[in-house]
Amino acid sequence: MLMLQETYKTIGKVIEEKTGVTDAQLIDGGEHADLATTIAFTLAKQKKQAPALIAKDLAAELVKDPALTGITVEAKGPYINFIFGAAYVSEAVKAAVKPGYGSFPKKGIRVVLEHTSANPNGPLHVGHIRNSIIGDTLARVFRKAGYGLEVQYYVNDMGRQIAMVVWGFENLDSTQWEGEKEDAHIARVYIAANREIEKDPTITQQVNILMQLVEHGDPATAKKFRREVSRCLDGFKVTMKNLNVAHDRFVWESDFIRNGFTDRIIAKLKKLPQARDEDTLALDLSEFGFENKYVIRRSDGTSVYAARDLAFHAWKAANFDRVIDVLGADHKLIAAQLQCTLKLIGEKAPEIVHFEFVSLPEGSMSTRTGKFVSADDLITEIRKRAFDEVTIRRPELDEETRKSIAKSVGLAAIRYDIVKVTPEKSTVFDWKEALDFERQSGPYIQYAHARACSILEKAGTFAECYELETDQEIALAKQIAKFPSVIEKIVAELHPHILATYSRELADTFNTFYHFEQVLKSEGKIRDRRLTLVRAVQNTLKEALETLGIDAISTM
RNA sequence: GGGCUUGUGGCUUAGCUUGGACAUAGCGCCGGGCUUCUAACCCGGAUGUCGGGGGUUCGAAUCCCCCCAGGCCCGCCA
Repeated sequence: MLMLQETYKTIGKVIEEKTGVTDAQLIDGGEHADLATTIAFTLAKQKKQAPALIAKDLAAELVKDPALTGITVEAKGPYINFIFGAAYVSEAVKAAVKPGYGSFPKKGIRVVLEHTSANPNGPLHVGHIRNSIIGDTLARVFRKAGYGLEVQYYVNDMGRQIAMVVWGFENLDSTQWEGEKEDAHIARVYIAANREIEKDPTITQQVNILMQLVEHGDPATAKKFRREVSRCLDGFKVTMKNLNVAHDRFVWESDFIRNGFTDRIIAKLKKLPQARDEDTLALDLSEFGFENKYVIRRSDGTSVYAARDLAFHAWKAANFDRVIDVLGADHKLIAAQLQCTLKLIGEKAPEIVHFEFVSLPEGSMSTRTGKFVSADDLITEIRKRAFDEVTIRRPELDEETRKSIAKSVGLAAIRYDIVKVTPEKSTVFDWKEALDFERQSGPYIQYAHARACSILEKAGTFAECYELETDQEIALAKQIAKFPSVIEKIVAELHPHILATYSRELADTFNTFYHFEQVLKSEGKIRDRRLTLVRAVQNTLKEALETLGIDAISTM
């Protein structure tokens, strides 16, 4: 299954045996080799010999080692290169043609992953869906890696924003327009309420009263809050379904007041030496480098967001082996305070994936002022653009088929475009780039997959053959072999963009192979082994695309 | 003011955690390739002080220090 890692370990072990150095200093050999070691530089100092000479001698030793049979070992200057042989390549192809390639056995580890969790005061915009897509891709990777996973959406249903929405519904003209989506309707009322409050700041008092009523569990007010939040979430669910993003459970913030978890955690926090129980209850975390007090309970006795969040995370920590949150970079400070506090009370702290902001060319997005590009608008536009493109390329297909392809292509373009960038980079949303289906795009990878499908369909039955010969064949097989280690790396580093890069490189390698090697027109064993390789790459691309949440369509 | 983070060809971007062989790719630009398995493709070319300056090292885009620029955060909001 994990040949790459096994080979890596074997080489490392043999080098240690021969040199006594524990770190074999293995690096990616790039175009020179599959792996290489730079250990000669280190040994040069000890032995007071030239690195190249040491490399030559050590390589001569390594060649003789039976553990490295089938691996070509050669010194090139100070480097020792390792090139994997036929056995490695054929094993890789054999593994990759099997359904579910890249999946790991069930680990029995329970993980809870929270993502999106946007405030329900307006539609998801292109910033929110960066969270959704990073989160959903991670979820798919974790499932593939064999973890038991529950994906949660934390519903902030007690916030000031929601109180503003409820106030707007009670005091402003708020009839839903014909055909208006629920979340867009909520946003319209929210934006209007904000305008009113700017004109008349005394409205703040009325909003405060609503918030207090909810905190104290007033049934009528709670019902109003719940109704609007639910409607907004219904809108979110439509958007997320269009993005192929799913949650297993929606967890409501207010439940942590009702079930007493928040009171319980406050009682626990009170006993900490860092607690300052004056008119407010706050923690002094200055010994951990946090300057400001971490307020848990207001002077009027009500809880703040932080308290509910602590209760929520303590609950997750108690029920899962690993807790992961996907959060915007604006949450970095409060998330660090949360982690610190959970450790103080002996609970496991969440691992957090922070992603930087998405802004518009004219500045940052804001639901409050209505300055945002909604995910729904993006989806509509991209499907239109994809439909036009499909119609140009495949005019012979009926409209239903073209629509279906356009839907998949649009989804691929959006998801890939967002996931391909490392989370720690802030980005500017650009319509032109979002609507581009060329290289370094989701559709490009889908196209490579469809191409492989087309060849396989025309080929009919063939006998699988795993002995590859040409440089192009071997390069492709070696790229295919890396897939499982990519899954493992993402689980370790929580960086889903690695999968985007890998998938694109695999598609590149396949396209190059495609243009230099005939498949269907070759004959006999050559045809069999190339078809086997095409099946392997098709299956790997399919698994990679599906892990990216993109449809692996067979024609486009 | 303090903290976090980013800065790689005209634009976008990988590599940085674990330092090594000519820095990854795309867009755009120049030149080629469809009677041949899907041209949403492929091949070749030009374009780089890896923000700037110091340091560590045989070796730095990668590690350390300082500086500059952008983003984010610093509430009895969520």
